[in-house]
Amino acid sequence: MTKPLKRSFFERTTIEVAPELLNKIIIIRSGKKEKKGVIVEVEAYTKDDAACHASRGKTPRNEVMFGPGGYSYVYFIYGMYHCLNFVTEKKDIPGAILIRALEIPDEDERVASGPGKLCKYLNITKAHNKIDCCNEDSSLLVTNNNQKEHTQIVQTKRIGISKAAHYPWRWYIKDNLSVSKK
DNA sequence: GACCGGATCCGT
DNA sequence: CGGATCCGGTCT
Repeated sequence: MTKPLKRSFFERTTIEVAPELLNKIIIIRSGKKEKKGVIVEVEAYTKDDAACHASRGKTPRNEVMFGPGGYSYVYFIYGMYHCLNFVTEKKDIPGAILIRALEIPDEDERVASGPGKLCKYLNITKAHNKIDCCNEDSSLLVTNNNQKEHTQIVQTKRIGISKAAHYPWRWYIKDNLSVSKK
């Protein structure tokens, strides 16, 4: 029995939630199979942020970002990759946290070392968009990590964007080998 | 209906 | 640094 993070965890400011997602555990279920990964790198995207998909208003793609916190936001990019986010803030305030890298137990440390790579490894597609990750019966959850890891967090600029590139809204676990870029 | 750039990744 | 590869957003 796994207890997912509560909606109240996600329904705070995106900048507050993002670093707290580090070291949390993502669980994805497909049939009887279950995969887990430790979040080691994240980026925040907020309203009034030109790099955020929601910055120009609600569209069919980004609609979930305008809903309650704790939902998944999955989109397709560059013709071949998916990216996984968790929605933050209360209803009608858009915001999301891009999961950029996971450490997978018993796997090569580079197997999920990037936003596209981790979705490929976990078989995340648009079918995983708009899942309520605060429901313990959902196929996609985030839980607390009981092994309180002794880790240092680094905060720096976001990667791979042209607009609003100066915001220091990327966080990762220092010296972790699964982080997307050295 | 057409155009274009993108929250990536890998090999050179 | 370029190519793969396709979709969503915007404009016509």
